[in-house]
Amino acid sequence: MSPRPDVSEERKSQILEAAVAVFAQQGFQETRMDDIAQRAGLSKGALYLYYKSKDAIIAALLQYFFSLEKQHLQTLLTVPGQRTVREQILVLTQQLTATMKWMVALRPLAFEFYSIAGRQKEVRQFLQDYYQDYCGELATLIQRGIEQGEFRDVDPEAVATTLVALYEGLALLFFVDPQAANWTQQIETSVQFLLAGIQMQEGPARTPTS
Amino acid sequence: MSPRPDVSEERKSQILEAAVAVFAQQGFQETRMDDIAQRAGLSKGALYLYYKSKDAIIAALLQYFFSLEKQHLQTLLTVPGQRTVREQILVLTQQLTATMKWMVALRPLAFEFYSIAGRQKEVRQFLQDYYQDYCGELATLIQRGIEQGEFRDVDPEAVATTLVALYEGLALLFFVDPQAANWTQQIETSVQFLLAGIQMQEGPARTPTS
Amino acid sequence: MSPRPDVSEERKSQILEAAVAVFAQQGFQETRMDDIAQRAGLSKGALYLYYKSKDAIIAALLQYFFSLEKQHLQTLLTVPGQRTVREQILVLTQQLTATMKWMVALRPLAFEFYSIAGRQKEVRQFLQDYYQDYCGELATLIQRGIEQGEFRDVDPEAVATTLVALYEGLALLFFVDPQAANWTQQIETSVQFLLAGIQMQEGPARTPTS
Amino acid sequence: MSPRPDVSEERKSQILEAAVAVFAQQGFQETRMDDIAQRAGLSKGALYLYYKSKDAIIAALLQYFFSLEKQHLQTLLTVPGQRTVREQILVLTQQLTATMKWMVALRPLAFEFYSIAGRQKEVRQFLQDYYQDYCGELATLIQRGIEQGEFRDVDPEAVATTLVALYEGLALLFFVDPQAANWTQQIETSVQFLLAGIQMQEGPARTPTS
DNA sequence: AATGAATGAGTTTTCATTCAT
DNA sequence: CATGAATGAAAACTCATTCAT
Repeated sequence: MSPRPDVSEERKSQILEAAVAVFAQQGFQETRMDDIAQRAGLSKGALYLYYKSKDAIIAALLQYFFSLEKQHLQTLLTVPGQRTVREQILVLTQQLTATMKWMVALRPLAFEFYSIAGRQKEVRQFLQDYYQDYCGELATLIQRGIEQGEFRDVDPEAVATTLVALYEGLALLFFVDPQAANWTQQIETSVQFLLAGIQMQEGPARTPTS
Repeated sequence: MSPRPDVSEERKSQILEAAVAVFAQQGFQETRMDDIAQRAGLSKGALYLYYKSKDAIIAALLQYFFSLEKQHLQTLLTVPGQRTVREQILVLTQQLTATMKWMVALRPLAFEFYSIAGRQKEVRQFLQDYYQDYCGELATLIQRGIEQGEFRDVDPEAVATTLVALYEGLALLFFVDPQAANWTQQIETSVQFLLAGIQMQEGPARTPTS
Repeated sequence: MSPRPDVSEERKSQILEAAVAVFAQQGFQETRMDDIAQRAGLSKGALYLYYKSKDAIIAALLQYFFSLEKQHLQTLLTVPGQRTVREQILVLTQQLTATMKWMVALRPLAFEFYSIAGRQKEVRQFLQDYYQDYCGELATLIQRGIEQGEFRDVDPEAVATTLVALYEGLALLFFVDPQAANWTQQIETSVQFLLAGIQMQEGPARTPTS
Repeated sequence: MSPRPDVSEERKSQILEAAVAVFAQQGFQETRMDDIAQRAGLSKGALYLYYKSKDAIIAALLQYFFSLEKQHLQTLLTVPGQRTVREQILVLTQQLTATMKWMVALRPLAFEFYSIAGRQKEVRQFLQDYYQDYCGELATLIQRGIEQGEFRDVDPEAVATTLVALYEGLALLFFVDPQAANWTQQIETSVQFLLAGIQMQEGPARTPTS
């Protein structure tokens, strides 16, 4: 009995990676099953051996896509540090900025998912979970900042939500007009405005950039 | 007696309004020309009398949609007021929050536009102009706040961009999970964090530019 | 009572002339009622006041077209002449050659008629009558040639048919490849071959042009 | 075991044959893709696997149609024979007459091609090549006749063109009015007139144009 | 008589999905 | 497992014809 490793998972990845590529380029609607098959180096029939339908591929992609992001985020967040929370957030921001630029080609995909979310409960649920996680992680961080006396006694959840919104909003603006500003600078400045808004007032004043 | 007034503009509006309705409900992809026609109370053929194709309707809708928003913003901003800029921004925020909830059904449409923007230069250009305008208007307001001594000597453009990003990001999160929070509260809180981050310190007075 | 001359006939001609123009250029199939209306300087509705349908226009055109040709032919044939029949035929040939070149743009129209004739009895009947007339006229001429001792004792009908076939076939070849030959020369030569084939052998030799 | 032989060529023929059948019956315009598909025993989709469009089918048909005729002609001409050229031409004529009657249902197709030729350069080019070939083959035959002393010293090309024109013209007249005459007889007679016009005189030689 | 806005049946074409091999 | 030929439902778009004005 040759071990014959399950080729199934490999094929699925193969298909998803091809799908990401063509979907990002042409959109869900304009992408043909043929396109995916060709890109994956498989026959059209083979696609159906691993995914029930085009929609199933899109659904799987949703998971793949956001689990990638989630994974990425966790990597970023676990950056340990004896640093202050403020510094951690600024480092996180820089990393996200880099990621954002890196993944700009995949943004249209994200928008298509959001768009679909408006009509498909499951997709919406998925995104809800994703953002809940995202905010939760950040809230924990913020909470630590409060406990360490860096931040005022604010609602950590509210701050986390604000931060996530800021990230997403900036990513949107960046996507729409990559040339409009020095985005690396802009994003850092935006986050510093927010940090300045929640930092502890008393004691020695700290200007955002000093 | 009957100069037979030009019905062309009327029909175009009629069609666009029908299109908004069905697109918002079913998405671009799932909407049939017949659906729009029926909703508009016209025949399919009549649609083609006024718009060359389905894409042309989408394109026209883009303009209609965002010009509404732009108009809306200007109305909000021109509401004069002896109030402080801070107060104006909070009022604006409240109004936008109301609008956001009101237009939640149209969000998927917006995402489809963003998605298309990734592939069509003209659409992207349109959005670029829109956001540039949007930020410009807000920057003027911020500038006034700085001049009036309400805000620190910050870059008005950077703040405006931050504010717009915040709005868009919050709108996204709200759209994804309308139940997740008390959004009216959350949005106001988020904006207040930002305002707190740019307001003149209550310590030693600093004149903005002198 | 103003005499108000019947504008009806004028309109019909106006329409037919417009139809000839656009049909010849684009073919029946590719021609829109709008095209005809525009060319005629009338509204689309007006077309239907004078012709019941597009097919009715085509039918009327058939008559117009071939009656023009028939009229033309008769003009040519009545060229009186104390000349020999042989000379008359050569003159006729020259005139037809000129006409052929002149009407080359209308040939596609003729082919469409032939094509339709394969499926519509009425059209076929019309063409049958046309060619019967055509051959009949020529047969009379040939008959005279026989009586005058120019031609052998051939069947005038058979010769006439041959001559008409020759004309039509040459017109076809000319249409297909106007550059292929010196058609003026070719057509005359072809007719002379035929004339040589039927001329009186016996008796006092007559050289064609002496 | 099953090398799965390429069915592509087979399908293409299958489709073309079906197309000939329905086109001949209903014309290009009146024929639906469904009609062809049904006749071919295939689905409508299958048609598009092998031909890009209806026009592509028509174009392919053009080639098929005329290449058949060309092949046919060559078969006829290569029938050797110790016979005289005159006899060969008469035999050819008889065979063409048979073919003409046989293919009467396809004539409307030919006219549609001619009609299209007026508007499409490629189609016109195709017909030009076809007739050039056709005339060329015949010219060779005529030339042999001259060399063998059967015919006067005429221009073989001019005679060939005349003969082809005669064939085409007679085919047209036959198509228009199959009942008008005893066409078998008529065609032979017509060709004999022509042959009489070019054959070596049994008396003092006379050139047509001297 | 004239207009041109409106109609909607009809046609080509596309493409996700199936299944015999 | 894999293929790719075949399917056929579905949708955009066209345009001859009508009719209220």
